[in-house]
Amino acid sequence: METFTKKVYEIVRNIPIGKTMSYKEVAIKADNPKAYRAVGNILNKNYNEDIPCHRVIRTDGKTGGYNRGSEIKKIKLIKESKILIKHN
DNA sequence: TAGTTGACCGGAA
DNA sequence: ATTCCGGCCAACT
Repeated sequence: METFTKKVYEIVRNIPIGKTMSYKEVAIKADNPKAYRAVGNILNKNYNEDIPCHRVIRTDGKTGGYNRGSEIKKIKLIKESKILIKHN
């Protein structure tokens, strides 16, 4: 709980395995529901190994960008999780 | 300091 | 269903 960016890192880092969160969801958890734009930008410029950005997907259920298009098979795992979000 | 950018979202055509 | 447009925020130049 320091800055919006800091929260985003913590939240994304706290995403459990086998689950995913949309950029907007993360923004909401960061107390800035309207900053979903910034969330994507922050993760993009500050991609840390400790942060599973691949678990963060678009609200539409798409993987988004992750590694600029290098999604890898992890989408397979996400594929299942993204359904949960829609159900949720 | 101000302007541009981007891994976005929602609504409208 | 797909495509286009406007709007919001933080970081970058």
